[in-house]
Amino acid sequence: MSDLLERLRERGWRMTSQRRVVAEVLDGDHVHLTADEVHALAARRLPEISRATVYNALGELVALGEVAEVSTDGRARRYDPNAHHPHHHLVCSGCGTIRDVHPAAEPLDDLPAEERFGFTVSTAEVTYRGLCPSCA
Amino acid sequence: MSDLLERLRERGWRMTSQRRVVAEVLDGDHVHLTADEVHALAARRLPEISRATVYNALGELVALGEVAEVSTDGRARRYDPNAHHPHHHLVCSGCGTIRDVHPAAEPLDDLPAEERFGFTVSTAEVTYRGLCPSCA
DNA sequence: TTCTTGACTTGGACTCCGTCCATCGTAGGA
DNA sequence: TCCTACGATGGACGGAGTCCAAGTCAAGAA
Repeated sequence: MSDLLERLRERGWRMTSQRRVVAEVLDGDHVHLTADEVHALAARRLPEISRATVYNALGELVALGEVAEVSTDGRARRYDPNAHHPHHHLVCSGCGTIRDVHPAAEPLDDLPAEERFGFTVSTAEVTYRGLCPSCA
Repeated sequence: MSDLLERLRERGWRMTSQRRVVAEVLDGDHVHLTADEVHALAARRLPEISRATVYNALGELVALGEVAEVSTDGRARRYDPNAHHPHHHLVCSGCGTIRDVHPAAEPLDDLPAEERFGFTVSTAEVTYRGLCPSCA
């Protein structure tokens, strides 16, 4: 899945060292990082990178559809590089851990027309909440 | 539905003028208010009420299960007095309007055991996103 | 009714998350 | 190689929420 950089370049995303590092951090196996965590990891390779730049890059990756924004708790938003594989989230109410899950059904199908109030409904995100084994 | 106050009293919730006003604001037909909006409405009847008190009261109502916390956008949390009627939310990506919806299926049933990672899963919230008629 | 006390309220300081902006730097085309 | 428009910087700023010490009061006891 390390062709993220390639895809971005093909799409005309001007490649700077800062943007490259941010994309590489997200493209690793880390999951659901906050902007601050991305900044910390990016700064290990590029110590002068600024917070504003990280926020800019993240916002653009979200706009490009390469990264999904997740806000499960009203605190810091988290960034999910798994945007090309539709999935939902299971959140531990104790420690905040997030896991990706793949339910059997597509919830969009369960919203009858008379419940749509004329909206053009395009996505449905499900957040499952509970306690993880260590918090239970 | 105006027996919220009664229920709270029965459950031993110490009733102060501030708490009463907060509960009354939520018990009205207003929906999905932010803490600041609750504070503004409460202040119309009790001008001296402080923000900290509103936050405290909201937090307790949530803990008591009388009000649900909703965070659909990573901005301000919203408070939903309709906690006794299970439902989900339809959010307009344009203007942020929120509507309550009642899908046909229960998403919790769609999460197979092997996707639960040992979690004790207790709730599932669905957020449908799209454009409302005026924003489309 | 009055007293008492522990729980509640207050407001200001503080933290955290995110945005804005003027200035500087540089990627990539000519 | 040179130009220039686009990106990066960092510090100021704003909104949302929390914390705390001091003052106030609801409600049970007498």
